[in-house]
Amino acid sequence: MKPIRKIRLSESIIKAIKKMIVADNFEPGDKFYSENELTKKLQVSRSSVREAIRILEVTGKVTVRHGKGVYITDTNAVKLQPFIDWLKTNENSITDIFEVNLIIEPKAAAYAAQKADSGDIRKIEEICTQFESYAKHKNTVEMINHDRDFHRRLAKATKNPTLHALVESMTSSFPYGGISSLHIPERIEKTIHEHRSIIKAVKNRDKEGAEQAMIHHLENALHDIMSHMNI
Amino acid sequence: MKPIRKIRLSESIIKAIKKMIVADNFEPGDKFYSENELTKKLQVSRSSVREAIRILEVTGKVTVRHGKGVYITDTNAVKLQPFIDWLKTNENSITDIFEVNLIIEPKAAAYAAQKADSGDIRKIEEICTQFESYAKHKNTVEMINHDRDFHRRLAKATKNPTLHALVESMTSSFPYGGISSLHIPERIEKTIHEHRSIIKAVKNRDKEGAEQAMIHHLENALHDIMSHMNI
DNA sequence: AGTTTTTAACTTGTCTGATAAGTAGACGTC
DNA sequence: GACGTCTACTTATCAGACAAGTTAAAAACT
Repeated sequence: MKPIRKIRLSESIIKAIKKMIVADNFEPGDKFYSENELTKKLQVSRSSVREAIRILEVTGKVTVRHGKGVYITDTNAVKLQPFIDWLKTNENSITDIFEVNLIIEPKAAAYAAQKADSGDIRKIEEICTQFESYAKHKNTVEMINHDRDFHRRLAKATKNPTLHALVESMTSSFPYGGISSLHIPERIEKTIHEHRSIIKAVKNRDKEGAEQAMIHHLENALHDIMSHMNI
Repeated sequence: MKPIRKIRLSESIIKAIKKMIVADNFEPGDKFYSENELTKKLQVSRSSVREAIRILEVTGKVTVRHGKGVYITDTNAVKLQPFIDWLKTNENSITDIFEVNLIIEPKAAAYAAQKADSGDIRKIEEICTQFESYAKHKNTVEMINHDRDFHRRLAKATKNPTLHALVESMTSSFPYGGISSLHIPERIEKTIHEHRSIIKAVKNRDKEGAEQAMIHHLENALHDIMSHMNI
C-alpha cells in the first residue's frame, strides 16, 4: 500500500504564498502581506504562517524585518543574505566539504593535464568564455551553473569515470543552487582569472601547475567565503 | 556606524542545538531530544524551539517525524548517494578505482595523523590485531572485512564526516571482496606490515609518514593484483 | 500460555491569545 | 523647522491547550 504523503500545513501555506506572490503581482522589494493578514486570508493560525515564512526566508524567497514586515526578496540583486544565513547554520560542514574538494579536485586537475584531449580543452575554454559573458551581465544563476560545469568537465577530462562521477556528486552536493561563493561580488573576477590559470596549465600539460592552480582556486574561494561571513 | 547585529532567538537555539549534537555525541540516524526536552534544557518557548528545528530541517541537519521525534540526518549520505548509485550500477575498472583511492586515502591518513584521538587509535590497533588473528587461521572473508574496517576507521578518525562518508561508500560500493588483494597469499603478510606502518605513523602524528605509508600500501596492493592477474 | 485489543504515555502539529520589542507616522510643543 | 510623545502597526516570543501520529505496556480475550 502506497502511503499517501501527508503534507504539513506550513507546506501548503508555502505553496499558497508562492501563488499569491505571482497572482497578486508582488515584485522584488515589495512589502508583502503581514502575518495577521495572511492568517485572515488563509484561515490558519499565526504559528503556521510564521513557520511557512521562516522557511521561505531560509530558502531566500522573502526577507523579514522586525517591526516592519515581510518583503519579497530582490532576486536579481544580492541574494547574499540567505547565502550568509546558510553558511552560518552549516559552518562546520562547509569546511568539511572544502577539505574533501581540496583532496580530490587538485589531483583531478593534474590527471586532466595528462589525459585531456583537444575536445575536452575546447569545451572547457568554451565554458570559461560563457562564464565571463554571464559575469558581464551579472547573471549569477548562470555563473553558478557554468562554474559547476567547469569543475565537472575538467573531471571528465581525466578519462577516469569513477573520478568523474565523484566530482559530479560533490558539485551537486549543496542543498540548493543559491549557495556559491559567486554571490560575493569580488569573487567573480578572481574566479575568472583562476579558471583561466587552471585551463592554461592543463593546455600546457603542466601537471603540477594544474594541481597548484586548483589548490589556489579552492583555497581562495574558501578564504573569501569565510572572511565574508564575519560581517 | 556599525549596526549591532541583533540575532533572533531561533538563531541562538540553532547554534545551541548544533553544539549539543557534537557535545552529547549524536550520530546520524539517532533520535534527538524532543521539543519539550529542548524547551526545558534551553529555557525558551516551544515556538522558538520549533522555529529553530524547522530551519535545521530545511538546511538538512535533522529530519522530523510526526509522532516520533527529531532525528539527526546523515547529510553526507544524501550528498554522496548519486555517487554510490553510480558505483553500484556501473562496471568500474580496478585501475580507475585504485586511482581514486590513491587520491583520497593517503590524504585521509594524513588528516587522521593530525586529528585521531586515543580512542580512534585504540580501535584501529584492535582491528589490526584481529586481522592478524584471522590471517593465522586463513579466514579470508574476515580478513577482507577487517581490512575494509581498517580503512573506514582511519577515515572516521579524520573527524571529517564528508571524508568519512566518502571512504565508506568507496569501500562498500564496489565488489570489495571479489577483487581484494588478500586472495593472493603473499599479500597477507605485506598487508599486516603495511597496516602497522600506517597506524605507527598516525600514532606518531607523522602526517607525511602516514600519507606515504598509505600510498605505499595501495600501490603495492594494486601491483600485486595486476601481476597476479597476468598469469 | 499465547494472542489480540485497549489504554496510556510519549511524540510532533496546530491553534489561541497574550506580552515584548522594533518601526513609522501623526501630533503637539518649543 | 526641530524635538519629544503618542499611537498604531509590525514581528518576536511566550504560555498553555488540544489534535493527531506512534509505541509499548497493560488488559482482555481465547
